[in-house]
Amino acid sequence: MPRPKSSAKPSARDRIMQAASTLFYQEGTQNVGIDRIIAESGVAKMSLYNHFKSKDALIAAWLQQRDANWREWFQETVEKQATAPTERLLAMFDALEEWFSQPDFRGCAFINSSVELVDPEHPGYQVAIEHQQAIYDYILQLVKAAEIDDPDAVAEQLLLLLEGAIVVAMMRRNPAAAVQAKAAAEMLIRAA
Amino acid sequence: MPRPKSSAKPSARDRIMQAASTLFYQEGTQNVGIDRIIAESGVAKMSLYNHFKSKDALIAAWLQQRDANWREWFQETVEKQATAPTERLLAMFDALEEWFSQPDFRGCAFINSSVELVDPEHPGYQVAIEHQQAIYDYILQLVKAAEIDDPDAVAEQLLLLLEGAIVVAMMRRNPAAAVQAKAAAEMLIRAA
DNA sequence: ACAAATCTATACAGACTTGTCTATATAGTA
DNA sequence: TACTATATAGACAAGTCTGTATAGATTTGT
Repeated sequence: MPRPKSSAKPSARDRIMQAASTLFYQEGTQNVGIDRIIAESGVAKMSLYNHFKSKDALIAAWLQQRDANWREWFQETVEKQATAPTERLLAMFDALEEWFSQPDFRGCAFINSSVELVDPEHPGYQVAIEHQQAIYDYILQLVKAAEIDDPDAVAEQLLLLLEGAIVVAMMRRNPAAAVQAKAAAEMLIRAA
Repeated sequence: MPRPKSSAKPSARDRIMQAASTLFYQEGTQNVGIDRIIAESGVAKMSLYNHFKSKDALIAAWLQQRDANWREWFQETVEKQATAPTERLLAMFDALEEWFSQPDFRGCAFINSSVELVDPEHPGYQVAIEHQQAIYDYILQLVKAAEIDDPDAVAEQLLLLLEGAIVVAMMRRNPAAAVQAKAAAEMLIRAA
């Protein structure tokens, strides 16, 4: 009789991803070595290299998973708070504030990775670019639904406020940037 | 008869700072080793450790110098382009675009360093925070001179646009973000 | 010209890095 | 029960990193 999956020990791959996720986000991909990850996940080194062909591949896999998780969380948080497109655009910044307030918040993993992984050819770098593009696409979709003039320009401007708020909140370790970003967004949306 | 200073070989310290400056900015402090810096500057390793007590101290010295240089360049560029405070606020984003267009642009050294130097106690981290604060102070000064209502809020919002533009321009390797940041800033200033 | 400070070159310690290799153990399946 | 896939433990290679030690050369100020 097999143990039910709910109480089963997570697979080695899952434990690796779990450990890599917190360590990479918290301390940066370049400041965390393979040894830290296998120690934290309680996995043998060969298990890691059986599941991921290199550290760079693990970084890319982590970013891919985080991209999916983060965007799902973001969109759900926005969409459960408001239904009208204009309200949803503003709700984005409430979601940001909620994110910034988490004690382990350390900025955007994709901005951070694009800083650390200097090489644009790094597979993780590509994921970071696509992540930003996906956020832009989501904003653009909401802006169009709100029937705002010059949607591309407004979507870009809202993206700048969003990214700026992330950076400022990270450096100051203070979530208040989201409030001013929201105020600015409100102005821009009303004016348009 | 001493050689005129203009043709004199720069001091070891200057050559170290010069090499560290380009390497740290271009590839990140954590991706550049001491050996690269001494090779590039043509200096002996002991000379480096005579002038700087550690790599971390060199990083801090680099950031301090860059902070001074960058802010001087930024303010001069803004102030030679316009005299009225409102115009100067907008000229900030023209300066940004000029900066983003440089072929070796790789984002803000202070954002990048605050990502790489995880530890807030790192001397370089403090410099990064103070740099951002100094930019905020400069914006605030212009906003107040322009007699805009609620100057703290508006200055903060402009800071968010500025930082957001830097991040987006860096990741996309495209200076166009400055144009939209300027358009958004114009809206915010007019509305206030 | 002499003495003090600075710079160079190189070797080295000790720790850390990623990735490989080997050998053993533990599952699930036919 | 036997086979197969996966996991474990740990040693190891080959290279990197920062920082120190040593000894000789070169500038510099007086």
